[in-house]
Amino acid sequence: MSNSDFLLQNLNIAQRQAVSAPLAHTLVLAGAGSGKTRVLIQRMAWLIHTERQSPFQLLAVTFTNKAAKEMQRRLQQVLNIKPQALWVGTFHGIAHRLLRRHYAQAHLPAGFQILDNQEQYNMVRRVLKHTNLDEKEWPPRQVQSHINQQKEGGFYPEQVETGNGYHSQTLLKLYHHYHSLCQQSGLLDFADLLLRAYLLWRDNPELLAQYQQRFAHVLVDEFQDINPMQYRWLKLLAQHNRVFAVGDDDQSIYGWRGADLAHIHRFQQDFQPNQLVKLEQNYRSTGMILAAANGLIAQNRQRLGKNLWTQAGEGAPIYLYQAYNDLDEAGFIADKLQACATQYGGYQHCAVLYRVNAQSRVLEEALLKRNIPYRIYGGLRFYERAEIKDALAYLRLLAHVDDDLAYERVVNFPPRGIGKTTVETVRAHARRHGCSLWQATTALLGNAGLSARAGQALAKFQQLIQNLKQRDLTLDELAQTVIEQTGLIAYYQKKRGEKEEMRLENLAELVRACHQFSAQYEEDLPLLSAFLTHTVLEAGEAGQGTVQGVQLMTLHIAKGLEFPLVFLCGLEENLFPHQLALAELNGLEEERRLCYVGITRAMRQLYLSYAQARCLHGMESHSRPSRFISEIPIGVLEPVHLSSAHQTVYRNHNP
DNA sequence: GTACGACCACTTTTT
DNA sequence: GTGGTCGTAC
Repeated sequence: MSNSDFLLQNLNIAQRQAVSAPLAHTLVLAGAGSGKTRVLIQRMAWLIHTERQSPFQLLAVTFTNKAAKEMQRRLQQVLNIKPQALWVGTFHGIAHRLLRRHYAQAHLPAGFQILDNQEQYNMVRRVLKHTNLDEKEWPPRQVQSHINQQKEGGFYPEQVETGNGYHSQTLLKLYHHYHSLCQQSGLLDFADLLLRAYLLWRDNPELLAQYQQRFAHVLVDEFQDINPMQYRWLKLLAQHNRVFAVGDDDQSIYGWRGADLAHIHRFQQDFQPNQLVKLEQNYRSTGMILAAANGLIAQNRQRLGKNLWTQAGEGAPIYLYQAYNDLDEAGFIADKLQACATQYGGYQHCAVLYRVNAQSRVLEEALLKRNIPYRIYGGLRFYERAEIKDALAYLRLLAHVDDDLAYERVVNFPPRGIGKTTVETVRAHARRHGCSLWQATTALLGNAGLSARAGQALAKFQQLIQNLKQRDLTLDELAQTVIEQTGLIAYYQKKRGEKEEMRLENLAELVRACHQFSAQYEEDLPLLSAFLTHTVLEAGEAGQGTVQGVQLMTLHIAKGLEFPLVFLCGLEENLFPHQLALAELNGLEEERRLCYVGITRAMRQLYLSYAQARCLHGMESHSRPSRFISEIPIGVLEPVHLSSAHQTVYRNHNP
């Protein structure tokens, strides 16, 4: 058997066509459960083994770290190459790698750090305070998303074309201010990573040529999620090389954060792909489930057109439960789970999916009452916890003292007698002289512009940071020293509550994480800087790791996963489709795709449910069944009728 | 510096 | 119903 045959074995015709496509731009439309990742991996193997391309010539881009890791794992399995040898990563991860390598050409300080969402938000609020604007009138979230939109469109403040209106002028002023603060502190937000990496190439043609030559093949996963800047970056890189793009227009559910379906269409125009391959054979779900999914998604107008089919049987119908209220719905789901989870391989193979996180509470209570183990996804992740952020802020200050955000966070935490007035004096000085808070501190301490007590406290803080900076320690020793010397540990020990115990435990975990990180670290970037980047760019999953139970999550989180038994609940107008989404352009179609994603998660059995009444925002509200229910073909859905005795139980529960 | 009560707003979330 | 922010009182 030749090399090529081996690689095409066990693939269907469409999959083979994709894997063995000629060396040219290729677009693969891969339906849910159609073996998308497999095709990507096999394609890379094909390029290396059959087309004799060097692994170094491949660049594989994903959107999430999870997808990138999975790809690396499977590549290692199939190709038996060290994962480090391959450029596989997220758009942001790769952009970051480029910027670190060529920081000077990108006009960045060597030790630049990255802001996560939360910190970007804090930065925006700081800017609003500086400019004396009211948060009510200028909601930080909106300002933040405006800034991100500008960056995604490729505009730094200097390039923004603004109207004469007060509103747009103010937004521009805020953006300017935000941008200069970030520059001063050596901070990049997520959108910056992409924009800077793009500008780096655009403005340095020799460098671009080098990378264009190197990456003869670029493979992109989840192409439907690409945002404008990512697309431009890709287009710049791929002028002469080949792009193998894989995606599913029907699973585009991130429009609200800049992803634009139009890029799939633009790809067809700009790149003129040699082949358009559709993977429509589904290996995951029953015929009934696919019929529901196909019927629903057929209602969308903006489609490239795809129809999933399966060789598996029809399977059971999809059951629809009309609940009296949200408690009834949760009770029904919990009862069903208790009765038949074993049939589907146990609780951990069952999932309950919902539109908004708020729906999880009632479900959680119902499961708790029956002692059914469960795991809720979403919520605070490890590196986002307050105590971890505090410790990291100290570390960031050690890496780069001019980091104003880090300074503000810890200057008086734990409390050390540096009050609002003192900090305000420092801020005012910094603003006046256009310097960082740290520099302002040094200046103020030199010229005695502070009260004796304030000066002492501030000097002590400066001493603390300087002492820590001078230590020559390993990363985990440094972390340990920081949480001890800064008083973080003492602060929580003093309180002695259950929460504080947890926080102390988390801080200890941080030290362990530092240890682990240094052990596997191989690159040339300074260790501390690399670790700090890691905490932002590859922040791990939310805790509660070991629980093996029913999986509760939003539809967005469920994308890419599959479960034998799925409950999709809260199918009510204004909840799903969500009221706020309906107000947006193309909002309904995106909601419908979200529903499509939900349905196609189910392998063997799917339950849909809705409640006639539910508590939302603390108020009981009545609602009509979602339009999506009526868009599912007749003959696929079967209503669930419970004995009246059973229903009474829930009715009496919530008068 | 902290503790408590009033007030408000409120999709989705990865990088 | 919850969680975050702000002002006030100790």
